[in-house]
Formats: sequence, structure tokens, C-alpha cells
Amino acid sequence: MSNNQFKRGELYSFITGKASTAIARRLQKKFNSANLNLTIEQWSVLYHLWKQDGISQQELCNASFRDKPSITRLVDNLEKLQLVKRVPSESDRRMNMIYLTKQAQKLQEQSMDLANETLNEALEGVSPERIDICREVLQIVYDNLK
Amino acid sequence: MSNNQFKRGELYSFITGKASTAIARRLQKKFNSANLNLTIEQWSVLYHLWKQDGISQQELCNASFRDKPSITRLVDNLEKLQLVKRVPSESDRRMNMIYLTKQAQKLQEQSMDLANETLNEALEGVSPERIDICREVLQIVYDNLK
DNA sequence: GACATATAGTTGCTTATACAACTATCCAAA
DNA sequence: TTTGGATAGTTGTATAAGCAACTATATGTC
Repeated sequence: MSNNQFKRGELYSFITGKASTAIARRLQKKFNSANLNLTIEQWSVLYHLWKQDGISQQELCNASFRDKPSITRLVDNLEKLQLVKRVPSESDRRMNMIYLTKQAQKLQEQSMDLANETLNEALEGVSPERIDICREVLQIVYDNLK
Repeated sequence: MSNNQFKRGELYSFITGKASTAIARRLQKKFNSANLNLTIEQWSVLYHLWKQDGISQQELCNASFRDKPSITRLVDNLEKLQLVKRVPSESDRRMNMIYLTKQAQKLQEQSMDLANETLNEALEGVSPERIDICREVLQIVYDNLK
């Protein structure tokens, strides 16, 4: 310690992700209050499908930075909730393409509003410039380690 | 969206904490390679005890931003690993004071070195000024929501 | 075409988190 | 001194992550 003056005391919270934990908890509470029967993790999978529907589980792994078993089980649970459907690929029978149901499409606007609301609360009092720097630093961290 | 120009696409990774997940995975791999039989979560509890030994489970909850059941079970597992001991408080019989064992004291230096190494890898190419801004933003986020 | 290798997905096991409900103890006010 | 509320910790249940081992399918090479 330390070629970049990182203070030991704050190192710890960087690793454990206290900030993102706090955001996720707040968002989960908003989901619960709105009677969206949905975990943040499930929502994060839907988020990628709202961007592009009908992608494979492997693509969901890459997009959501999760391993294959995690996606298998998240898709299991999302299927139970009737929010997605597994459709075997015709061109490659190893693959499942995951499609949103109409019910899931209906959730997009409300849940994204709650997510934006949460982020606004989280970032209250932080200037756009500083948010941008923070975002860039977190992106570099991710690229350095992924 | 958006009184602070937060871009939707990056909003998501802020919430899911991709950066802190990447850091934690890297550190866990270093622990495994070094044959430290220790999870990141267990390490984060030890971290607070290295700062101050003999605190209560409730104080560990506050320090590590976890709820009581999480700490109960982490302390359970740390006791099984013979890294901490529960000692009933004499002044308040509801409380357990948690003490490090000698074995846990030995882990401090090696594990902190690996944590610092991980952070240096994570933050490679980021200027101290930008790290500092990022740290401050994450602290504000935490304070806004906690 | 046969075979080795890679890829997509699943299952089993362990650890951790979140929430609710519970026990035990403490403390303060009547 | 009793009683009611607060606090410390535990337990049950559900969801999720990480890792290894597994099946099925695809692909490239001989």
C-alpha cells in the first residue's frame, strides 16, 4: 500500500460494494411496496431481455456477468413466474432462446421508473460530472478484472 | 429520466455492482490460490475484528452493513473454522462479544496483502484524483440510502 | 465418416442474503 | 416491583452465487 494512495479503510467498502448493496436494497423495497413480485436479480435478467428479446442463456450470462448455473436457475424461476419462456433454438439444439411473455413486457415501464427513482435518490447531491467520473472508474475496474 | 443525465445503460451496472462483483471474485480466487480457506464475506467480518477485536454481533452488523441473521451465520461458520470465539458479555447477557483466535490473527497480513494487490489491479490506469472522486460518490450514495 | 474437442445447458453441494417470527434479556415508567 | 417496550441474538424459509461434474449437441480434423 499503496501505489495509488487508496486508503485502507475505504478499500474494504469498495470490495464489498456497500453502495450497490444499498441501491439494490432500496430498489427491492420499492418493488415490494409496488407488489411487483420480483427480485432484483430477476429484474436484471428481464432488463437485458427488454433491450433484446430472444437471446440465449449464454448471452444472458455474458450480459449479466453471471455464470451458467446462475442463469439456469434465474430462468427457472422466471419461467415459474410466467415471465419468460425457453424456446429451443432450431439452428442449434444445444441452445435455448429466452423470450419475454406479455406479462413481462407489462412490467418494463413500472420497474424502470422505480429503478430511475432509486438512482435519483442515490445520487442526490452529486454533480453530473462526478457521476460520470465515477461511472468511468467503475467501468475501468470492471474491464481491468473481467 | 433524468435530472442528472444518468444514462440508462449504465444505470443497470451501477445497481448490480458489476465492479465490486469483479473485485470480490478476483480476491476470492487469490484466497483460493493461496489456500486460504476463507470466503470474502468471512474475510470482511475478520477485517472489522482486526480493526477492533471483541465487539458484539450487533456492532458487526452495523460495521459490515449486514442484518443480524447474516452475522449469526457468518459467526457460526467462522467459529467452525476456529477463527473466532463467541464470549457472552458479562455486563449484558443478551450480547456475545466476538474475539479473534490466534489462528485468525495470523491471517491478517497475508489476506490484506492480497486485498491490496487486488485493488491495485482493479484500479490500474486510474489516477488518484479520479479514484478519490469515485470513492466520494460511492460514500454519498451509501449515505443517501442507508 | 469417426473422433477429439469445444460449447450450451443442467444438477448437486456449500455459502450467503433477506425477511419474518421467535426467545432471552434489559430498562424505564407506572 | 411489575409490566411493556426495546434490544441482542437465533431459527426457518426462499432466493441467489460459485464451483465441479455431468449430458447433449456441434464442429473441425484426420
